[in-house]
Amino acid sequence: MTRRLGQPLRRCVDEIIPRAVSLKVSMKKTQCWLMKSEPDVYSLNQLKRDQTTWWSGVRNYQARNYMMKEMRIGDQILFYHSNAEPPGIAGLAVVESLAAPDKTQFDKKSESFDPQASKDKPRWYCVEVRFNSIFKKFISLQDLRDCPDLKDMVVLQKGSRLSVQPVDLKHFEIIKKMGGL
DNA sequence: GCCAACGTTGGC
DNA sequence: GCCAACGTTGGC
Repeated sequence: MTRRLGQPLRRCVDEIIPRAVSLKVSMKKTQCWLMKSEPDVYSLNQLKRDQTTWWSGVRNYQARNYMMKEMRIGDQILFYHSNAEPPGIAGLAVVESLAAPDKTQFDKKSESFDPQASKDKPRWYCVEVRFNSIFKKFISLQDLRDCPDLKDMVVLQKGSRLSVQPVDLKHFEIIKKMGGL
């Protein structure tokens, strides 16, 4: 079999190399994240009903970049209830799909509409997440603070308000245990 | 509802 | 590129 040179080869290389890179990333040890949602807006129970949802509405570049550039399918997620009484981690979810343009940025009726974004040049991306489980015991922010092993978590740092943030695997395992899983 | 800590915007 | 003003987040 002969392979024609030129475009097809280039296309072949362009397709295979990123895939290989992405595969390499996905074969690294599991990545973990904490994602905040206000339960009045979208709770873990709602995700349990929906099973999957696109994490739309994030309008912060650092949070977007984690979703867009680092999250891989199968990454674990701590589902955090913010602006709640009490605030804390309600359970687990998993990354279902790699980031895609956040549709709400194009929707004039959405609160997350962004007049500076266009379909040619989307500004905001989000991943799709899948429900995994609800903790047997809700882990409040105070519970997290009370655990010295968790003191380095981003969510516990002063002034931290990043709504999508990385979590160390060891912290993830501790919290999973605390939650009764 | 308060407000500290951030992030973004825009004039210069 | 600085930085003041403004808007937002989110615990309390």
